[in-house]
Amino acid sequence: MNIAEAAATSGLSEDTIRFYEKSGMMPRLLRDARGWRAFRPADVEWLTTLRHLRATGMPLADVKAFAQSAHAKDTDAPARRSERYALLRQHAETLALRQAELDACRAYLDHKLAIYGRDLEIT
Amino acid sequence: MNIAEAAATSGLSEDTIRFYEKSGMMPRLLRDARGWRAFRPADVEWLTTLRHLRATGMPLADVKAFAQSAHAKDTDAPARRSERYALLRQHAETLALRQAELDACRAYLDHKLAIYGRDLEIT
DNA sequence: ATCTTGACCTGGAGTTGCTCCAAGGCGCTA
DNA sequence: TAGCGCCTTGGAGCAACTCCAGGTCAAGAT
Repeated sequence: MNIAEAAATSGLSEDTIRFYEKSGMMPRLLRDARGWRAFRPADVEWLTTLRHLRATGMPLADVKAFAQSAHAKDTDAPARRSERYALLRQHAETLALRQAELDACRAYLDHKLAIYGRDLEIT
Repeated sequence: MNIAEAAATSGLSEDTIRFYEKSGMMPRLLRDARGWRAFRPADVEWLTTLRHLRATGMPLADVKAFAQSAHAKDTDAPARRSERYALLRQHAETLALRQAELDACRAYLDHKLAIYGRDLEIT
């Protein structure tokens, strides 16, 4: 699978994929005879995971740590697993806070909108 | 009210407030005899609105447009009001999409977490 | 056989929205 | 009159992309 398909499937842009690889978040990515990136299904799944982590605001540094743990030789060792589990759990907590904040801001904006809507109707 | 108090009350940092003023999003801000910014209650309220708009991801360019409409001489003209209403409504729609996306990503992460949690328990 | 097309490559510059810092001014207290 | 604390401005630095110029290479068209 080439980078265009990988981008379409994972939902990331080609540039972002190149950037992630450069930053060490796409380990063991193969190249074909021409030097083009060759994406296997597992690579595309991994990209999708990266997209979800980023979309929910995990900083690149943490994503990188997660990637390196998932890609280490002893990736299945309990220590590695619980390392990743801890990263995900902490992120889930941060995300919950973020969502609560968003809800509060949306309530504020909805309130403002209601006022504008009312005034415009009268006018 | 000085910038430190304005920052504490609005929830923005002093640097961000200076940046917003420099960018034209804090019109009619007074200075005292020493040249220090003098924030009136309405200014701090405005800063809070800015914070909510930014916290929910409205691009600075749109916030700027909103600010300039809210600060125009004919700010109360129906055209101005509906201009701001349109900006807010469009933003609310974008925000709803964003929140739906966040929910989907969180579901994905929760699923991953559940798998990790299960495996770690067994091990 | 050569030319064009098109997908990919790399390295580097540009963008957004802050965030931090250096250098300096002003008024108050000791 | 020196130090302290708060303020000023201008500019550099940062995260996370995003865009672009210039180049390669295989395949199809002429």
